This record gives sequence, C-alpha cells and structure tokens, in this order.
Amino acid sequence: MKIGYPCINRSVNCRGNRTFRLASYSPERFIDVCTANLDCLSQVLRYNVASGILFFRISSDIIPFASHPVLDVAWQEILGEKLGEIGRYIRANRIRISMHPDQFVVINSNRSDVVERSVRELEYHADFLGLLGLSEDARIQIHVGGVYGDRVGAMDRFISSYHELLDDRVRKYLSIENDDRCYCLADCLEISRKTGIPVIFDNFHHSLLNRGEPVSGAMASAAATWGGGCGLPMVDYSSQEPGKRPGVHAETIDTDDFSTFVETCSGLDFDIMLEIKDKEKSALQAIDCLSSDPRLITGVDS
DNA sequence: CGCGGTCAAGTGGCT
DNA sequence: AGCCACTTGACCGCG
Repeated sequence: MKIGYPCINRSVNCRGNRTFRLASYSPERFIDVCTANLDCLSQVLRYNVASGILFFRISSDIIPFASHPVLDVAWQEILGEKLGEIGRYIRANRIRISMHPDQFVVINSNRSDVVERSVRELEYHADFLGLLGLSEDARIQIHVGGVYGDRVGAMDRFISSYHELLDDRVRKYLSIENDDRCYCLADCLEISRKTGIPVIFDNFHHSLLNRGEPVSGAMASAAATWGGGCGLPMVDYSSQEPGKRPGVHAETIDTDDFSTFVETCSGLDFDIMLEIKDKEKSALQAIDCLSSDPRLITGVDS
C-alpha cells in the first residue's frame, strides 16, 4: 500500500503547476514554464521519496496548453530528455503516478468539438506518461462525463468513443472514477465490463452517490476491475470538511475516518490518493496512522 | 507590492 | 438566469 497526494506540495518552495494566460503565450515563455514545472516535479519527487510518500498525482498543468492549437512547439522533443531522466528516477524508486485531466475532458459529450478536444487532451497525458517511460501501472483518471437527460445513451456514447476514438497509447493508461453527481460506482463497473477499463473507487463520492453498496463490497468490486500490468487498485480517499456544504473535501485528514476506511477494506491491498487540501501534511499523517495502528493488517510501502 | 477580477476548455445542480 | 463546484488556484492589470 502506498499513500499519495495530488499535484501540489506546500513544503517545497516551488510549484509544478505554473501556467500563464493564453494572451501571453510565446514559445519562449512556454518552454520556460515547462522547464520550471519539471524541475519542481523533480524536487517534489525527491521530497516524497525522502518522506516515504510513494504515490503522486502530477498536475495536468505541468505542460500548459499542451493540447491547445496555439502551441507551435514540439514539447515532446524539446522536453523528452528531461522527462526521460525524471522517469528513470520514478522507476528506480517505484513511485506510483497518476494524472487527472480536468473537467473539460468529456468523451461522451454530444458535441463533437468537445469530444475532439478531449481526445487530444488525453493524448497529451498519455504522451507525457509515455515519455516518462512508465508502464500501465501509471494511470490517467477521468469521470464518465455528462448525462444529457439520457444516462444509458450517454454511457453508450462513452463506450463507443473509447473504442473508436482513443488509440492504444491512451487506452493503456485510462481509468474511470465514480463521481458525486452523475455516475456512481455501479455505472462505472458496467462501463468497465464493456471496455475493460479499471475503476478507481472514490470513497467520498461514493458516500454522496451510491446504490446502497457498503464500502467493503464497493471496494472489492472496484478492485476486481484491476489486473494485468495495471498494478494495485488505486483509490481516491477523502472525508467531509466539518461544517461545510456536503461534498466539500476536508482541509486536513480525519485519522479516525481514515483508519476506519482502511480497516473496512482489510484483505485488499491498494494505493490511496488523499484528496485532502493540506496535501503532503495529511499524507504523512496517514502513513503514521497506518504504521502505528495494530488493527490494520496492511503495511505501508516505503 | 498587494488586491481582486479573471482565466482554454463542460456540465449539472443549486439558489 | 446566474453562480458555484469540481482533481488544483494562479495570473496579471491596476491602484
């Protein structure tokens, strides 16, 4: 079991998600920002390894505007060597990597222009992981998309987009995650049966949108969609921020809730991405928590 | 130098 | 109809 956090480290004095406004695009600026982002990524990965954190989500902004038509720079070529170097570090230290394209990736949209942009964005993510030299145990996670008043039709559109529009380099890494509004775990499992896509279980979304499945069974059925070279199941974990609207992610980890969750999943091994706002701070607490709680059979990798 | 409006992109649900 | 939330706040013009 590995513990991770997304995109940003608040202890390291750099950012790996710098971007700029489209209006201020220039090739020089683009390369400068990418270079700084990749240097920061290296620093953050080193911090993580030193801290025993072996799971990390890389920001989709690491290469800003990567799939945008404004881009007249072959970033794959210019940054390829640097990416290869970072990838060697990742593999040497057995760091698990995920990426989470943002909400604009909707491959089941009923607008073909939206679908086309989504495919290009997924290809960017796949190229990025490919240049790192990562196997399919690195994952790109997306939500299923919109419903458009016709869930069955929209799910069918997702499946046909998957088969017809995504090439192997994208399919290799693609995973789907249950969300808190449109597509619950059961929907994702159904798509998984028809496509073979592994399902990332999000416990917090599941608590907000479900069909009554207890967490242990939900986890087991999501875990069963993982196999082959895809590695251990990935799980997104969060809890409710007290006093806020339902659905707001916690500022800091609730270690009781976290221990209960892991205990509920005993018998399964998996990697946990903490979607908690204070990032590496909670990851360190989670690792402590797993290492010190005798009720938890699963040990943490470090 | 700090503040705040706005930022490439979508969708659904809230008020 | 407009605003907000989402995996993540940061950029940049203005005073």
